[in-house]
Amino acid sequence: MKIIFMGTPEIAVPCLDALCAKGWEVPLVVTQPDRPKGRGNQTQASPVKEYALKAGLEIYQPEKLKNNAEALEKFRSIKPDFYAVAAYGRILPKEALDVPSKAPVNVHFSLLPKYRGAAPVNWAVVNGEEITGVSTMLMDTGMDTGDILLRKETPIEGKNAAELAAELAEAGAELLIKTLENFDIITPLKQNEAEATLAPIMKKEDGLIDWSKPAAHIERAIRGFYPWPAAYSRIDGKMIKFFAAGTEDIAPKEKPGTVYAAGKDFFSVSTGKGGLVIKQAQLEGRKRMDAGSLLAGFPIEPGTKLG
RNA sequence: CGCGGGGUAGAGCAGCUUGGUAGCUCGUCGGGCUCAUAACCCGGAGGCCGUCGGUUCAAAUCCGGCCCCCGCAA
Repeated sequence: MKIIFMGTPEIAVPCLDALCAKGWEVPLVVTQPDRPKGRGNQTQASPVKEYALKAGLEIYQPEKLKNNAEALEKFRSIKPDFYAVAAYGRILPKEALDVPSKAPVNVHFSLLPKYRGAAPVNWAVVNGEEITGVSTMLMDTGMDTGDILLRKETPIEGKNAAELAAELAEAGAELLIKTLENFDIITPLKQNEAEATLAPIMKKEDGLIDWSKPAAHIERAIRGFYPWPAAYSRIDGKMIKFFAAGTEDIAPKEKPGTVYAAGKDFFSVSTGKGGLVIKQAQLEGRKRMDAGSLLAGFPIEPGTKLG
């Protein structure tokens, strides 16, 4: 079996790893070009590229695939049975999709047709879904619109996006293998357009907390936007990000966004409905820490306003 | 060379401008109070002040190199 793999972020790595572990031939790994990132604008290789380098796989990082004759020729010359695509971050043009002799297969980290798009894991948590999962599908030229092959559910419970992503990455890898192994006997299922929803790429400002929202909603944002962009607010003119919190079913008198209680190892903020008990946070310029540690060096008095 | 903040006791911070005695909250250990306690009171232990070098009689503090952490921007 000959497979061209396409993927970029961390969540895609277990899929590639599973293909290799299976002993299938992966003559080419396609991933997004190294981009300047982070402090100092150093260019950084994608996690998939890092893995491919270690595994000694051939790497290809085209800027674009549309109208890219070189890329098309490269794919055709390999004569792959499948593409295995996981969070590659690019739509493939029709002529590229036609290359594999069997099919271009995509692993998507939601239960399609829900949460099509770039950030399915995050939005599933933010929106308070109880169950999400992974799907494999035949790729078409739309964004996650192809016919579904297999799906597997995963409960969200209290997990944050990073924990859930790690689980789904493994589940996705398993499902990918199962899909390719049983490809000939799986019946593709059209997606129900009426049930389709979008999970658009997150922006920094998505994490800005609106304290007039219910505490439960904010708590989900803290988990769903973990670790980026993170649910954040301002305190005393400084950026503060929240990474873990609980909710309290009370009705504080204070206006939403006001600290109404501060103990030795927690502080609580009033919201539009109920209270938010902060357990882990990070103040601008400082490390992420539990609320107790934060309070030791940055006392927060009841009455302090956030936002 | 994108902009900026920071590395001081187990944790989190102050002190640095104006060099000269190591400070605060929490934790920890011992004692006390209490029916009792995560509460309160008293006492103690615990620091090569990130690292290397320079200036100085004297450096956590001033100067330079390096390592690491974080916010913004991308």
